[in-house]
Amino acid sequence: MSTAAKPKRHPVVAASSGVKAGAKSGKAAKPAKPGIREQGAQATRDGILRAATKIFAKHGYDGGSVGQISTAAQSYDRMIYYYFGSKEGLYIEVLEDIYRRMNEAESKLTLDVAEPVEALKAVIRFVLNYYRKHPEFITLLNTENLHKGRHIAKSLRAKDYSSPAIAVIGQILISGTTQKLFRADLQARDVYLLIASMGYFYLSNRYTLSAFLGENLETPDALAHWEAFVMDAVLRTVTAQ
Amino acid sequence: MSTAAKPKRHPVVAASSGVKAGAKSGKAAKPAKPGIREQGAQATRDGILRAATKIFAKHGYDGGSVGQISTAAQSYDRMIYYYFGSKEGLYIEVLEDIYRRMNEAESKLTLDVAEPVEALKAVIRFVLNYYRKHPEFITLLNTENLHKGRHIAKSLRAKDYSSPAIAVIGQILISGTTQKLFRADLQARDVYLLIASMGYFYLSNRYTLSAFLGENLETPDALAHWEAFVMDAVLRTVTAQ
Amino acid sequence: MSTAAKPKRHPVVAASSGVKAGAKSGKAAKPAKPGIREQGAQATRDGILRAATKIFAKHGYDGGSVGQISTAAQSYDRMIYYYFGSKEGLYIEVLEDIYRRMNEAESKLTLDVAEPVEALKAVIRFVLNYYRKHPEFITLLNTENLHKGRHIAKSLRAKDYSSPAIAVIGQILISGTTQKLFRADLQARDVYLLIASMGYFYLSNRYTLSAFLGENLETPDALAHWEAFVMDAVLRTVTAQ
Amino acid sequence: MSTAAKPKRHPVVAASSGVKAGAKSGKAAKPAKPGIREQGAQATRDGILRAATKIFAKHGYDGGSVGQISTAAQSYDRMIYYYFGSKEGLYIEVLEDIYRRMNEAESKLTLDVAEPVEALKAVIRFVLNYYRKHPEFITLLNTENLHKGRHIAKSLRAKDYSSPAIAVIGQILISGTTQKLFRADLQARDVYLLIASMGYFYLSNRYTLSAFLGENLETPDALAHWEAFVMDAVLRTVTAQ
DNA sequence: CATGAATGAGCTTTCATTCAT
DNA sequence: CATGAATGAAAGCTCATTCAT
Repeated sequence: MSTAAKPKRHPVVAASSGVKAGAKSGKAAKPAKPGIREQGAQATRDGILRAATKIFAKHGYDGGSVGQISTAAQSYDRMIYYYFGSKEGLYIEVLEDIYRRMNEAESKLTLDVAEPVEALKAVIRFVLNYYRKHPEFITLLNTENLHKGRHIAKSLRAKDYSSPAIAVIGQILISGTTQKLFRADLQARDVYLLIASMGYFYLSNRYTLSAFLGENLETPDALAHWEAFVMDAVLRTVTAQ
Repeated sequence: MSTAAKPKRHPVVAASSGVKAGAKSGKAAKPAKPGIREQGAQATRDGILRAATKIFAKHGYDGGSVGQISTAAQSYDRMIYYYFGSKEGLYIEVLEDIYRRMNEAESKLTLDVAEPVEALKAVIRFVLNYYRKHPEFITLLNTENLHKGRHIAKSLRAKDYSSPAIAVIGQILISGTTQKLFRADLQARDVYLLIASMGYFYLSNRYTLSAFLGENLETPDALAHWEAFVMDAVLRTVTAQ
Repeated sequence: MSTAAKPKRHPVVAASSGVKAGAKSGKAAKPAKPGIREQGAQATRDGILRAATKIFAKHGYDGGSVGQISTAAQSYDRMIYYYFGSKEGLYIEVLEDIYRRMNEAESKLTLDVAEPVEALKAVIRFVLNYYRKHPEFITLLNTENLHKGRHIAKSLRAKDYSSPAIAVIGQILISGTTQKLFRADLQARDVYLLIASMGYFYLSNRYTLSAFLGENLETPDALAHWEAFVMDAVLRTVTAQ
Repeated sequence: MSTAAKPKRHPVVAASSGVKAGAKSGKAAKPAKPGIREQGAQATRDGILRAATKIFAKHGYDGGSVGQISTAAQSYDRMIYYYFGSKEGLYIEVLEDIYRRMNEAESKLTLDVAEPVEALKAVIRFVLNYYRKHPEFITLLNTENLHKGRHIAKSLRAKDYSSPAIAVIGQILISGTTQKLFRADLQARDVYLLIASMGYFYLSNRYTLSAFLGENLETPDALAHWEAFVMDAVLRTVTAQ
């Protein structure tokens, strides 16, 4: 960011500063003053939350500043304290939000449990796709784990988000076992973690892995190959015999 | 905690660093003036690098400050710039250092390729164990991925660290295939990523997972269960039929 | 000493600055907390600008620190960034300010063009006097020239200050020429530069000249002698024959 | 300079730092180690003095750092203290040096006093030319005047430099007066100051003047025009009648 | 509700200088 | 003679946060 991220300037008093106020900043200057937008409170709050998700996902908790967020939200630092109490409070809400959104997405996942293999593949596809489409989910979770889950522990709402995905996998496993397709000695949780591991790690660590392996992991081919391998590994793990 | 649990560190650069390690326990506010020239340059440099590894692993790149590091190293901010040029330069050396150390550890792994199943199990045990014993490895890599590998890309030396583990897995796969135990259509890289995924994700995300799943993933039982599951999944994936 | 001799400053931007000026005498280490909101924003801004003019004039751009300025203004470093964006932004406004003030002073100069010799003498007296009364004007301009006009080039407002003095000299020259007193082949710009040269150089370099010539150039006698010589030289230059 | 002016790095200890030592510095790295140059002491001293002249002239006393100078001199900070005692001591020697060099140049000026008009023109040409060829003379003198001659006052040698130019002008004036060409009531000092004023001011303030007047003062035409005007003004000032 | 102003601690980095060989 | 290492103060600037309307 260097000097580009100038703090908001309030040239109200200035009078003499005129055109070249910042002397070297050429920032946005808030096209639409937030106070003028009639939507009011909820819109401001949502805008801040959205901006915060983006900034925290990009720079981490310490790397993202209140000023950056309020600028990105075209609002004011003060509003963050008004609505969220503190930087930490805002961050906690961001975490709750991404959990809630993932839960919602998982809830919408409908599949035919009677076809356990296809259903499992669908789950795998969903998980990998969700991580790919929501990189902020990954970086925010990494950031939270860097802090040893300190913030999520402070959230009262977080406990409400019991993964629907695990329940779904549980149903699939039962169906598969009943049909003698799957092993009977498996926990849905473990299968879920296997899928999540392979999806998450590959994407989360793609930058260091790319440097380490000397190949680009984000090409369509590479992604397709990995998805196939995940399906292969998961199915071989759950299949009977 | 990260590195706090096991301060045993490999004195990679110079044997002299052992001396400073002993003098370092009890991290008050610079009790003994470092100017007394305990060990000279190498000790100072090593001490800073060690402290930086700890601080960056604990607080991330942005969360860890130069002041924290120099204090932990019982040295001065100025020395960081003297030896490493900048905070970023120091961070890059920290990254190089953990890569080099992992490479070294992998190099020391000796196993009997003639027994591919046992050898693979040994690799899995090694990887999981390494991640468990070196939590700083995980958090530093996560931090670096948050920054999209920007720093490791600046390192010229990082390219030298091609994982010996992948080569070892390749030998194991060949041996297993020859013995008709393993499938022939597997890439060592994928098997390595499968193992790394399961080991890394479980530990890296243990705090959010614990909140999410409502159970402690770090108990000896939980860890043993997971290790068994990893072995099961990997072996089922590689085994023929 | 520069500005120390005559703290009388024009409260250009707002009349309110007079208040702060009184409160400013006795520059201890922030005796009265500025947070008590003496006068609000304009006073804070003005105070900083005034302090900056003083400090930059005394120590140059590099020699003057943000901390010195904020202390002298009985404010905080942070406020400088709040109102001026950066040290450089503040410096640019200081430059604009001294230019504007000189322009204003020149504008107020009223003289009888019908008496060109007397009018020219009045201009000379004014210029020499202005430099003598505003040593900060000289040191700030020298500092800016040391930086090759880098800062004034960034100011959009600086272009507005076209010297009224040159226009006045132009009128005097026309009047004098019409009366056959002055030569016809002169440019107002050159005459202006001649006057400015002699006034500026003598004062700007008075310290090294004093050491060099071995005499004090600032005694009333010396100053009077020099003013007479300037008048003599200018008039002999412009006079016909 | 920003981050480009990296402090000297001593990767002696490093061992691990290898190629990308500075991580983002691409500096010169001292082609020829100064210690290896057999010239030894005097050469080192001279190199530092020359580099210091350049750096102080460019950035002023506060703006120029010991590190910049030692780097430019391809030497070490420590050497500055070895040879000059302190930054200030070095600066004083720089001042003495430029005075001495100007004195030397003036001494070499030979002219035919019997032709006072031509001789005076030659002096003017010399002075203007000297300022134009030695911009460091101007900025260093300005810097010293900003500091109120504090440093030159500490110099014991500065007193030795009595301007030969003034003596020469004195002779010219006598010659001219004897020939009834020049006025008899003039001091050589004043004529010298007139010439110096016009030469010095024009060049010293060329950046702010250019912005102020809206024209480039450094074109050959502009310089020639000014030189002609200076000659005109000086000659009209000294000429009898 | 919104916002301008203020606050002090902290950040990374550079400074001139000295120590000890 | 030369130089690597150390040193602490201070630099410019940003931080999260609170005050007062």
